[in-house]
Amino acid sequence: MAERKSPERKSSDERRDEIVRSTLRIVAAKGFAGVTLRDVANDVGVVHGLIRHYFSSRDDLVAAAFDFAVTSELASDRALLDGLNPVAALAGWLAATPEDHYRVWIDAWSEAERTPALAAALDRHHRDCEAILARVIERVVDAGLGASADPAVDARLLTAVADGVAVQHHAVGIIGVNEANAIVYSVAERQLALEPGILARANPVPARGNWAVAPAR
Amino acid sequence: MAERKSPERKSSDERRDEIVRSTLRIVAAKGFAGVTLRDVANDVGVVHGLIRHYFSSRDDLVAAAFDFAVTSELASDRALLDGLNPVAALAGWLAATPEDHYRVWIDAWSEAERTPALAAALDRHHRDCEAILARVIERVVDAGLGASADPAVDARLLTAVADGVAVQHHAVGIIGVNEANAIVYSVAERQLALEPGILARANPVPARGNWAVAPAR
DNA sequence: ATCGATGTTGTCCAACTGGACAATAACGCT
DNA sequence: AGCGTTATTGTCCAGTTGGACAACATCGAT
Repeated sequence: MAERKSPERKSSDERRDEIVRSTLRIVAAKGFAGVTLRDVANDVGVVHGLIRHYFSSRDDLVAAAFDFAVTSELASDRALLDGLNPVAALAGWLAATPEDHYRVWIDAWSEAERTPALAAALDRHHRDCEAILARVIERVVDAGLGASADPAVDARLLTAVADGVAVQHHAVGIIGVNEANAIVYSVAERQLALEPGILARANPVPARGNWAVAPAR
Repeated sequence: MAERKSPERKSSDERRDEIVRSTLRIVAAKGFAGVTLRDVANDVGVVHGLIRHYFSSRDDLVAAAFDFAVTSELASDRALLDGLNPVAALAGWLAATPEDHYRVWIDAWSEAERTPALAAALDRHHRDCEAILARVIERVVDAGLGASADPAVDARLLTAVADGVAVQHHAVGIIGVNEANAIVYSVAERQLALEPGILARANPVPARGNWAVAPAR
C-alpha cells in the first residue's frame, strides 16, 4: 500500500520457526490464553496479518507452539539420557526442571480443556514422557540395580509424582528445589527397590530444555 | 437513566455471594483467564457496572472467587473427615475428586503466576490442605494402623502425589479414576507402612465439593 | 417525613481483539 | 526475460473488553 522498503524476506520455514518461538515467549509471559496475534507479530517484528498467513487461526498457532516446545524438549532429553548410566539417567529425568519449561506444561493442562488440538498434543507427549521413563527404568533393572514388576506402570506412577511435585515447586512455590527432588527420589527409590540415597548421589544433570526462551527483548 | 422498574434489590452480602458463585461458573467453563465482567454480569442478570461496584477490579473478583471456592470446599471436607475412622478419612481425602473442583485448582496453578492475589490464596490453601492431611495421618498413626516419622513431611509428599495423579486424570486424561486411586493408595500405603490394600477396601466417600457449580443455565 | 448511604442502571469510551483482504515486493522456475 | 507463486504489508472491520460515571431507586436511620 504505502512505501515498501526492503522487507527482509525470509524463507517460509525460517519465518514459521521464528513465529513459533516468539509465541512460546509470549506463552511464558502470559500463558496460552494470553497469546494474541498482535503480540506475537510485534515480537517477531512483523504485521499481525502475516501470522495469519502462516497459521490459519489463533488456535492453530497455540497448538503448534506447544507441540514444537515439547517435541524439541523431548528430543534433546532422549539424546542426553542415552549418554548417561542408568541411575544417572533416572535421577536426571526425575530432577526438577527449569521453571520456564514446566510453566508451559502447567498452562497447557489448564488450557487443554478448551483447545482440542492442545489436548491431543498433551496426550501424545505425556505418553512420550512415560515411554522415555519406562525405558530408563528398564535400563536400571537390566543393570541389576533395581526392580520393577512393570516398567510401564512404574513409569506412569513416577510421572504423576514428578508432575505433582513440580506443581508444588513451580506453581505453588511451597517447596524448594531440594525438597522437590528429595520427594521424587524417595518415592522412586522405594518403588523401584533402589538403594536409598542413590539417586541424590547420582548428582544428576537436570534433563529437559532446549527450546530456549530467548532473552526477553 | 431510562425507565426504572423494580430492580429487585438485594442485600450487599447476598449480591456479593451471587456474583462470586457466578464467577465460579464462568471459571469452570472458561478458566480464570476467561472471566470477563460482562459474562459474570450476564450470568447474575445484572449490568456489568454493578460487578465493579462490588469488586474494584477484575483481579479482585477472580481472587475472591477462588478463595471462596476453596474455603467452602475445605470447610465441608474437614467436617466430613472428622466423622470417619482414620483409615476411611485418609482414603477419602486421597480419593479422586470431582472434575469441576480440580479444574479450579489446575486453572489457579496456571493463572497464579500473573495474579498475585491468586498466588497468595493458593499458597494459603495448599498449606491448609497439607495440614488437614497431616492431621488425618496423625490419627492413623495414633490408631496404631500405620507409621510416620513426620506427618507434616508425609502430608506434603502425599499432597504432591495426589495433585500429580489428579493432573494425569483430569487434565491429561491418560488414566481413569480407578488407576488414579490405585496409584495414590499404593504410594500412601508404602509411605505410611499401612497394610497393602487397606485404603481401597475402606470404600471411601470421595471428599471435597460443596460450592456446587449450579446447573449450567 | 426526611435524608444520607448505597444498590443498581444505562451509557459512554478508548483500547484491543481475531479476522479479512487488496496491494505490493521478492522469489523460483522456465 | 517473463510469469506464476508467495511472503509481506497496510488498512479496514465488527465485536468485545475493562473501566468510568452520572442518574436513579431503594433502604435504614433518625
